[in-house]
Amino acid sequence: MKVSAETNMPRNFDFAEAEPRIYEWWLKNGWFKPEAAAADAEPFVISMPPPNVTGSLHIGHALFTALEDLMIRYERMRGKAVLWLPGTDHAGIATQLQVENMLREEGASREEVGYEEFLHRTWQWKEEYGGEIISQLRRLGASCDWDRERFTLDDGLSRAVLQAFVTLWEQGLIYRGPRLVNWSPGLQTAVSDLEVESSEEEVTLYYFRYPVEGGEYLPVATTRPETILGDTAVAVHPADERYRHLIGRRAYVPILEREIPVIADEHVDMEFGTGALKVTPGHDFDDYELGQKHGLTLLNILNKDASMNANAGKYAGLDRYDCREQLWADMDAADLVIKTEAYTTRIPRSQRGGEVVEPMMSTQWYVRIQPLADKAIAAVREGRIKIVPERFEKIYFHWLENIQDWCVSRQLWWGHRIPAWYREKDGDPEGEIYVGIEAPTGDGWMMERDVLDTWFSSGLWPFSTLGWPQETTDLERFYPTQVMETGHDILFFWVARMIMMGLWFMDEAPFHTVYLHGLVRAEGGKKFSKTLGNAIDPLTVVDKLGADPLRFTLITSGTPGNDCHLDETRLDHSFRFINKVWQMTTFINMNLDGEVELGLPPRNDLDLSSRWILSRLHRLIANVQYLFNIYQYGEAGNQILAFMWDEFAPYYLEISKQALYQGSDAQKNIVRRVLVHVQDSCLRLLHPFMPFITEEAWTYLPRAGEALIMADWPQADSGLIDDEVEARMYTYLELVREVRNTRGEYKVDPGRRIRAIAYDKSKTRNLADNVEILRRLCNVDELILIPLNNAEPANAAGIVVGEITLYLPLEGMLDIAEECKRLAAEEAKLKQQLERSAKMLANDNFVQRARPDVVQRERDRMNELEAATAQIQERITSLCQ
RNA sequence: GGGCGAUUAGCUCAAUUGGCAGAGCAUCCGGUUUACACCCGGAAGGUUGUAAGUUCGAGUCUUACAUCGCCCACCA
Repeated sequence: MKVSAETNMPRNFDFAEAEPRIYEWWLKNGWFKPEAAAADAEPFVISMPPPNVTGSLHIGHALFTALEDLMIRYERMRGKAVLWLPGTDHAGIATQLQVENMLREEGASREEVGYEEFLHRTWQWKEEYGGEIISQLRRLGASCDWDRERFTLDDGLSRAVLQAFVTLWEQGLIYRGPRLVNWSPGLQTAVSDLEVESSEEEVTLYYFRYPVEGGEYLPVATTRPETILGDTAVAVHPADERYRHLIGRRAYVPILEREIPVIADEHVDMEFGTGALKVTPGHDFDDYELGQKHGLTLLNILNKDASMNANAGKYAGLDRYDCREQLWADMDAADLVIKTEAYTTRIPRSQRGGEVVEPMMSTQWYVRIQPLADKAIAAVREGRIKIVPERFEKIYFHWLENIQDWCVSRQLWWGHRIPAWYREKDGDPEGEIYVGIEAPTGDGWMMERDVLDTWFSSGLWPFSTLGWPQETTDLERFYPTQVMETGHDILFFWVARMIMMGLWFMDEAPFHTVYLHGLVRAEGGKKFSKTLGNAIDPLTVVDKLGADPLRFTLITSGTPGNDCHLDETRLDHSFRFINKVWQMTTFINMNLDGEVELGLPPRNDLDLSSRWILSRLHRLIANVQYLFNIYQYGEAGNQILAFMWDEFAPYYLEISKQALYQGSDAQKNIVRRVLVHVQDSCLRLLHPFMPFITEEAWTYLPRAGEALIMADWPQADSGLIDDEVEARMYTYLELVREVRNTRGEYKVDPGRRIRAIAYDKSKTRNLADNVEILRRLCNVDELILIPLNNAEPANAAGIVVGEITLYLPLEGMLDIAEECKRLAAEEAKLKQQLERSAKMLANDNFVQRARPDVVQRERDRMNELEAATAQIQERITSLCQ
């Protein structure tokens, strides 16, 4: 088929103009939708990790967009029915905090505006900022099916959440009850274990004396003196000689004088602190266990805002930290204080607010998680789900095997309200509980005010977004999805939950592969943060350089699972690569001159350099395919770049000028077809990395399809891969490098054309047929082949590569002494390499045990080195002695 | 206390089943060669954290150690 390309290609790629235009064009043609593929095409589905609705795009979003869009575009080009389903997450706590902050700035508060108005304001906020992140994703080129966009709080997904909750309830997997939870006093809600982050901090360890019946004292240490007020026992080790006599006696809570027992338990570490432990079951997870074991009273001394309650006696109403100070002063006055010392321990803080959380009794809703976890463990264990990189499987197992029941209720306003109703019974206002999708009939029912943990709804994401619990055609066709691509930081929060929920409700794993990327960090491994001012804003980069360089840099900067340190100089480099791709296309485009036959010319018509570039290209395609199969996208991108920039552009494009400018029509034709084939293949390979430039450049090549986004992914043709051709070409290129070097050393004007005289010892390799390589690459205008090496010219610099010797006559410029020095250096270099090869080949173990192809390669290398050494020695003999 | 990752050129990072350690940036030298100065040609730069081991051969596999980072865990 003969095709012509667009002409008048612009000198530069105007990304600011082109990117939005191309994006709209793709969108308008429906190419982002799975329906664009053949009706019977195999589906490929990725559920986008829904960004927080209030968030603005940061570099992490850009990374997942780049990676997922790469996978999506690759599979689309492979002809699959591709669905990348986008959406946003209502992000309970995060969003509520933002809106509360906004209200605070207005001088109002959540309580003041009231429940209804607060939700109204939050929805407004969502409408205003929720769209922003979506449009920012579009700027990056995300080829999502926007018609299927979802939001975790929209009607369909809310329905899915209710259904899931009610089903779990009916299966007896949800219970409600008082438990010690991590309480966030500022947010006034329970948070799950995962939402608590602890880090080492400098605190004070307070030593004091616990009065014991009989006038004795038990020394005790604590980091939280205010919890003394909630003590319901003091514990010592049963074998502790120091305190054994006190076991069973009464102790008196300092200041409050409340009576509590002295108990014995092996849990107490005799070595630590004083060897005696105060027990506060109401505000410490360890002590809670201990309290259960010993039947201790459980006393709550805190209000929901972490001020002291009535159980704190005269301290009631004080903030927890004020109380700590006050109580300690009072104890000091009562002569109960021993000492204080600096101490480092882990302080639990809320992941969101950063405030210190308090273990506190509270009635919450829980999911009995073990049955779900068992299925999730089995799915990975049996290989139905693979995690990339594999090492995260171990982390995944460890977490699931030690999992605690999931506290799913949050005392927030923004979220899915738990579908439970209470009615008074026997004086208990919550004596009767009803759980169901619809409100119960009858009078006196009050709906639960708590909402569900955000991750409860995100756990359903892979199927709720496809219509579940309704049996939609989308659900039928697109569940399970294929790859879940997300950050390793939410492996537990999200990935594990999706796996559990998917297996539980759909009876099938939600995806077969989990690809985990690392965190993007600033130079020096520092975390990006606005306060440090070192954040790279993806939108600023897009404004300045376009989306393509950002995407290419993010993908080629890291390896799966590892954090990557983003280096801004790489962004510039990617930008320049994009220009390079454009310029290469420009060159080909301007040399087309009308119609071009698509497809490669017959192999017999191809000269060495053409065979070489095709061999290199198809080797590249095979490598890229291999790397894609093992999710090594970064390496694939780098190899494509290296091929184009270091092989195709500097060598083949240059050599092709000989045919294009001076060749016959037939020669021009052949070269054009090769150029078009190689560049076309490269643009296809690059499209998933840099969709905009490649799509635009592609229109300037002769092509069969309408759009690159829908074009076929290249297939490696092993028939074109030719080791012999590559080796020959490599020799010539080595010669080129040596000629350039020598010219440089003798300060020959780079533009000056020179003659060369060659002696080619090998009969099969014909340098003369490939003189255009030397002509174009190192300005050797005329090549004279001599039949015997002893016909060497005087006043010439000698260059030896393998079996070829090349003389550059440098009339008048040659300094014999210099030349001899140069030759001696060359000889030394060769000798060193030769010794290495000889040593290896002299080793019988190597020859016998190494892979045959490795041995053969070494033999070939040694033969070349020997030939070269012989020739250079001849040259030294004749010139220098 | 357990587990994981990292350690490679001055800096940021690669290196596909073990087979001559590579890029970008920075440095040095030379270039307005009709696609590209957003470029081209050349150079320099390394005992792959340390010490052993396995192997014909180790950046890659094993063990120990060091430094940094992360995750998990109930020492007040």
